[in-house]
Amino acid sequence: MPPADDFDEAIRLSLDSYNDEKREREDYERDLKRVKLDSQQMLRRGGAHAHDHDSVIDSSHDDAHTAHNLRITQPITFKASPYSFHPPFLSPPIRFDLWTDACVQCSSTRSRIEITNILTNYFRILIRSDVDSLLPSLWLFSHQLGPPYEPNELGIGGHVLNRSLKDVTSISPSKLRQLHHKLGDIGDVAFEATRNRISVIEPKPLTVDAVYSTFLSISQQKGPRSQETKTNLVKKLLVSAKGEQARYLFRSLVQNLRIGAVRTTLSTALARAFAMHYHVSIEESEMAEVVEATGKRARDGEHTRRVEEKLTGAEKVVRRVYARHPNYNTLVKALRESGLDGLEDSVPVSVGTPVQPMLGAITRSFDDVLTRLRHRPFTSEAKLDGQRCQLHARVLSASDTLSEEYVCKGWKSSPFDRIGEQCMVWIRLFSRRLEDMTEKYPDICLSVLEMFKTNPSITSFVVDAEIAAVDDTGRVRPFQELANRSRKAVQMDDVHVKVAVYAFDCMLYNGEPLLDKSFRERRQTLRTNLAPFTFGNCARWDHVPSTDDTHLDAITAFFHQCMSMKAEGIMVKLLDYYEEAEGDYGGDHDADEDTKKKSPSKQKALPATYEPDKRADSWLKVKKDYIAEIGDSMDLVPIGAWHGMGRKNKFWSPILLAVYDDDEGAFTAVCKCMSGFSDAFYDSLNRVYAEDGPNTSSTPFAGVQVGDLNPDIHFNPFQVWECRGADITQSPVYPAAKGMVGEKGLSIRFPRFIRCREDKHVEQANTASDLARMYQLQAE
DNA sequence: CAAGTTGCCTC
DNA sequence: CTCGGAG
DNA sequence: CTCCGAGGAGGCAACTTG
Repeated sequence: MPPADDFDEAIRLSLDSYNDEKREREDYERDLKRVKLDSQQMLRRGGAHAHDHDSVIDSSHDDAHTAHNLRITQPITFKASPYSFHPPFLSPPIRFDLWTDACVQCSSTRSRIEITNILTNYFRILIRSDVDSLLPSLWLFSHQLGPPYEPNELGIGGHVLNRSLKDVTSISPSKLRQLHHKLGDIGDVAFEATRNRISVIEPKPLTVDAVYSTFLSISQQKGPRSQETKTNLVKKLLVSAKGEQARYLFRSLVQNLRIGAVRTTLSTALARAFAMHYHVSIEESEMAEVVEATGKRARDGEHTRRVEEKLTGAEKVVRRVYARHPNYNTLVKALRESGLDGLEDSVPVSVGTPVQPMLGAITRSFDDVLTRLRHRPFTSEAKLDGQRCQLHARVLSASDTLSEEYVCKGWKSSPFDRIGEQCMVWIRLFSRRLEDMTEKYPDICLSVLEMFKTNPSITSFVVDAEIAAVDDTGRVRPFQELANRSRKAVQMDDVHVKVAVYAFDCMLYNGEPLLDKSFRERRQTLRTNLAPFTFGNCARWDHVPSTDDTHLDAITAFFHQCMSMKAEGIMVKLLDYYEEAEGDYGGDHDADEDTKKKSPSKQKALPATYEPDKRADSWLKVKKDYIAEIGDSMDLVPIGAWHGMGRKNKFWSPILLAVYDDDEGAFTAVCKCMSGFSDAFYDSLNRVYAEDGPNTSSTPFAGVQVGDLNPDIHFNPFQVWECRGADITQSPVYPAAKGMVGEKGLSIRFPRFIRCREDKHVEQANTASDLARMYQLQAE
């Protein structure tokens, strides 16, 4: 029991907040009623739909109706180059319409430079006026509410958004569906449905921070009736947002802003904004020298050049730091406190924060591999078909003082004795997109614990690995089996799909970051300190199979060996930093004759360091299905399609494809395809399969079996398309070859269009039995 | 309480 | 994961 | 060469609905 006056104070406070909430709710309900009334009147006048769709996208800016209502400040043009833009001071809190303006302006151009400028200048205004709104803005731009390894999903989609639109604007669901088809973007629907809303009393303008907070609140709703609560929160926002604000609010809610800027551009803009803020000033004395040497006229150009140089430098630093520690919370905090100086040290690679994984560049032939890495020492590793995993582990001793929060987020072992001291091991596993998947793999956590127990010299590590499903004899199983694992709160007893860890890189060992070491050194650290082992119920710890032989026959032999162990292909990795001297052809390769002619004597210097988030040329990905001679293609028949969304909203996309079932003379759906088509081909499809032409229908053509799929339009099956895929999968939805291999149908992984086979008739397409045979073949 | 739907994540 | 478009 | 955004199959988890 608290003392009396504290108690009174507590009562008073809770009453206050109760009254606040009540008032807020009443405000909201009044606004909602008014808005509904407005939109009903508008509908009666036919206002919302009088505009044809071509005018919808582009009219936003010059349309007098949209701009004035929720805006008090004059529109600001952000796109000027940072050195000619002077950020105005706006009184905090920064309003949502400013954020929306930035989105609108980004969407109005395709120039990457302009988009970067717009975001840079937007950030500069915030740094100057309301730096607390910087992080919320960043999160909204980045389609996230926080770092990816923390749980903060919105958990809403088209359903909640459509219901909110229906409730707030009173437009019928069928009308909304129609708009959605026509516009191909839920945000554009929200724009259309709210653009002409006229309110007698303006609702209070939204602030960036309020929108972000509401998003957070949406993400935290859980349990029964949570969808309803979420809908109400969205409605509350929608009442105060119309036109462009509603458009970007909704796009934000489906995490698809389409402003031509995501991660890289955001980091760049952030860097440039802070660089401008902190040290844009080029010393006058510096410039005086320029004037003396080259005259007054050259001064401005030179000044600009020097500023640009500083900005580019800042960009590099921030992008590098972000790739190694991808968390805007930490990054922005450091930038606010000490700017760009010492950023690398204040935001370091750390155990517990995943680094962006390094990626491999696609390579389409072995010759290509040799051309790029010729004469350089490299290794080839099996590219197993599993799941990428970044393991973070460190020992916690009694003397460690760690925040409760930090420890709770990882897997914590029970105490054990080590060099006469009680300690525990703390572990976290991250996926390729940096999601926390520690709970999915308790068996791997046990393996890691075992390593710490048996090797007392280990104190911490960060390791890159592939997790694959394995059978009892240790052979790798297909990806589909790995996918059957449960994901949440898995106990050791619940593990039904055995896995093994195939480590291939080590980014940190015993507190020392190794990213800037060569791959050979990193691999050595991995091999000598974290050796393969099998123990009890632990997942087997292994190193990925590899060969260092760089001869063409050795690589191809290794590739085929990898194929036989069901790998997707190989990863070829440079081992050491290597700078080729001018004209140095070095040793000799068997298969070099062609490539030698093509490539000049000078080759680009390549680093063998760990380059987070870069599709660096020092890692080359070679997969079976990239190589035309090895991968197999199929001839399929287009039987239907959907209305494309976004950029493809004037095209048919995706397109439903079928195999020919020779037994029944039928076409059965096997997969959808949306990749590999050029815009020109899409255009031709609009003619061949015109909506009201002879080759389309709203019901399936005779002999076409679509299963439970429901395409917007059905095609007359008369064409044959060559398509490629990585492999065949068992399918719970597609009817193709159903019953020929187990209960399920079959489908195709990573389907893409290659070309139209004008020379083939539909009877010559691949058949259901072809498909079944191919499936058997790949499963041995 | 079981079945169906959708979100979000892997590749 | 795939691909094409565009700067 | 780099960045973006169209969207593919599939499977678990969590919610709503019957």
